[in-house]
Amino acid sequence: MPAARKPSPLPAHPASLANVVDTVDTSFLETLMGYNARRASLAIVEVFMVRMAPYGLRIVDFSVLSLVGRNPGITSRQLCGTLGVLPPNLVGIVGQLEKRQLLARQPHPHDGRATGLHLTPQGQTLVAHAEATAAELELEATARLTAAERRTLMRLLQKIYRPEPA
Amino acid sequence: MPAARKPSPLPAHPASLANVVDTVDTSFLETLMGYNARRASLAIVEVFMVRMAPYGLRIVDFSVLSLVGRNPGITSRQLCGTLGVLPPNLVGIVGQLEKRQLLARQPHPHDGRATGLHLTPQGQTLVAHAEATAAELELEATARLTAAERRTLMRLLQKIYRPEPA
DNA sequence: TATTGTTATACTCTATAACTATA
DNA sequence: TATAGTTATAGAGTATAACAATA
Repeated sequence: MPAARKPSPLPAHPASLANVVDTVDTSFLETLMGYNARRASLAIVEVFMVRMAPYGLRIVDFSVLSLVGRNPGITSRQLCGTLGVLPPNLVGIVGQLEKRQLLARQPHPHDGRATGLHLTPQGQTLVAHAEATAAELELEATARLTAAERRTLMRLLQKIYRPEPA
Repeated sequence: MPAARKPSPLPAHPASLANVVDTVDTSFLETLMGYNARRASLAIVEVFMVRMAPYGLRIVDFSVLSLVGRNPGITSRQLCGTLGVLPPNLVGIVGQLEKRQLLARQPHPHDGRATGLHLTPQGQTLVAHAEATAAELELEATARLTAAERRTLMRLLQKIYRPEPA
């Protein structure tokens, strides 16, 4: 059966009657973009968590390491702004990764308040493998999509969350 | 600038150098479907929460009321299965909605262990307004999409999270 | 005066164990 | 024995307030 476009009509049964539900009708919720986006997001996130577990990385850990790898010297504030994590909550995340010797802090060249973050050699190795796994996992989690559909989906999703392009 | 398809190459700078990041490069994360789906989902959810606040409904409350409205007599277990909420966590949700007299419990006709849930007249009125608001909000949150793009996006998202159709 | 990084803490959400009543 | 609903509780994630050091 293809995706229902229209929700079922509201049931005519009075609320006082004792009804039994055979199969749950979710057709209305399925007309909502938020419902579909959330369900799809959770489905991918689930696969992501499983595949990152062997590296001992949660999604936020992966995101931090990947961003530090591609932005050597990035500050905690910049990470917070990019990932939507509040500063007090990033402290522990960075602290753990530092304790695992995956990243290191270095004094910021121009700003004595800030600290620049860099990957250690171990961090570089780990993030390279983790990013390769993430790229593989992409295809796995969207296995029912063609390459063209994948590109289309990516573009439409970005149209939702990205600010109006200049 | 259009959506970047390819991530930037890894920086050549050694990790021991003190670098400064001007603008954060997120191009790799943006190649990941999970990242895009999560960002888009959060963007919509944010609007959803704001627009549901006047009704005193969180997203899960809205989902429960909408499902009960379209599935009179639905049980807690069925709600849990549909929404991915664990039974102990649904107790408080249903309890609050019952206390607000938006829904009522009735004995299940065939199963003495179960309880059928029904909307009260107040619940029916509230959910009708909330669903109308949700439908409006859909267009608001996806304002940069055409109607055709919205249908395409919906279909592709469902292709990700829905089990293989029979 | 504003900002970076931090501590302490509170609140919400999610998860687990165990109980009761019924099937 | 298994299931529906419930209680109590633990854990993760997310939020606010306040502080020291630096701009």
